[in-house]
Amino acid sequence: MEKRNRTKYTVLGMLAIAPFTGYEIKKMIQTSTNHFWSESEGQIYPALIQCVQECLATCKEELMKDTRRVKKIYSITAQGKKVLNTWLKKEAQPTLIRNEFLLKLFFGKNATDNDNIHHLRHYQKSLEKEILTYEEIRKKLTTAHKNSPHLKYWLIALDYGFKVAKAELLWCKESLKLFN
Amino acid sequence: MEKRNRTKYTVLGMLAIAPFTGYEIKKMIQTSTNHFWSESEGQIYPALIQCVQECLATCKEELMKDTRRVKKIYSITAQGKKVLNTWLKKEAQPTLIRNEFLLKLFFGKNATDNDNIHHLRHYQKSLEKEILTYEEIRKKLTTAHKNSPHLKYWLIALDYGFKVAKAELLWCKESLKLFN
DNA sequence: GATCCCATGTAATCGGTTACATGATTCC
DNA sequence: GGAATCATGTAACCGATTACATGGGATC
Repeated sequence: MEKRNRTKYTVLGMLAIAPFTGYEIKKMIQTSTNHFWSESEGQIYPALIQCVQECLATCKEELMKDTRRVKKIYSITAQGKKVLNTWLKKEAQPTLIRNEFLLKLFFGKNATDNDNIHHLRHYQKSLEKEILTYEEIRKKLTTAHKNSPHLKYWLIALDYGFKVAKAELLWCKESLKLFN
Repeated sequence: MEKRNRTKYTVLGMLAIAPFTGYEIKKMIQTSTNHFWSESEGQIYPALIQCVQECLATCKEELMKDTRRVKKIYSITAQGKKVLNTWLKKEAQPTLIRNEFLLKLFFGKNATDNDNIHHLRHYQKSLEKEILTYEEIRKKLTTAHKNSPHLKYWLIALDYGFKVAKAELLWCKESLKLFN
């Protein structure tokens, strides 16, 4: 069985955009891919070290003049780009979702409908927030990265989240009607 | 930090419908909750044993007359129902998704558009299959469990998958247009 | 003075998948 | 004879989260 250390590719993909520190990569993931892909610090920093060991990235320590602190800025190598590209070509693994909220609804007969309604309303609220976030991110991206060749792909991925959340929201509202 | 051994609750939820063997629970998960919740044998069997140890379920070995083989049929206890109900009342943990396909699209600038189109088409096909599966399951459920008090909740959860897949499909088609 | 943000990491733990093992039955 | 399904489990491994540790700077 083939291993799938996806964190490595996530990190390489980010470094293919521009050189970054581990902290910056973490922030980027949180604000741009979080709705379909997340990583924690406990994975990102080791993955960066691993990339350097495998010559997929280089690390340059830089002294910040203003703060007198050292940042580790990672850059992708030609070898790293090759590895990333090879991975990108391969068929994606099927998505495994674990939606605890839906599981609880599925077992809803064992709860009270008050509980079920409460869960639905809560989910609905989080969806409404999510949709607003997508709209904000879209605005920010289209202005801040107007000429970036990556923008097209980022917007497609963003739109996925947006459209799915909209569909979920509609489903939520219709499901709530069934409890009246 | 609170632990979340969700397999235990999944198993209890299934046993709250009717007594089952581990194998049957596995099958049920595969055919009914798989689009939002999956479990593997390696989790189900230990979880069943754990439930018996914690007095949340009982196990009855039954000899099948025809096959002369022993089945372990598990039933939920009153205590088990209580534990399940308590869990059902609690707020659900937010869903963490890891969609490798979207991650690859997000990094699409580093691949060729041929690769991106190929991934999109592949995803589209799997969505179309998925949608057909939902329609089949709906038919089976509504006839086989016509009078079950669980049916309402099952259909709500099923409809979630159906509506989300439909939205994903639309997004797929629109995204493909961007590559022409 | 406290809190938040920048910044980098490690260690413990656990959740979950995969692979392996076994064996009987049924269907082709 | 071989493949698929029923049926139950174990062990190894690893992927991932969480918590912990550290410390400077900025902001309120």
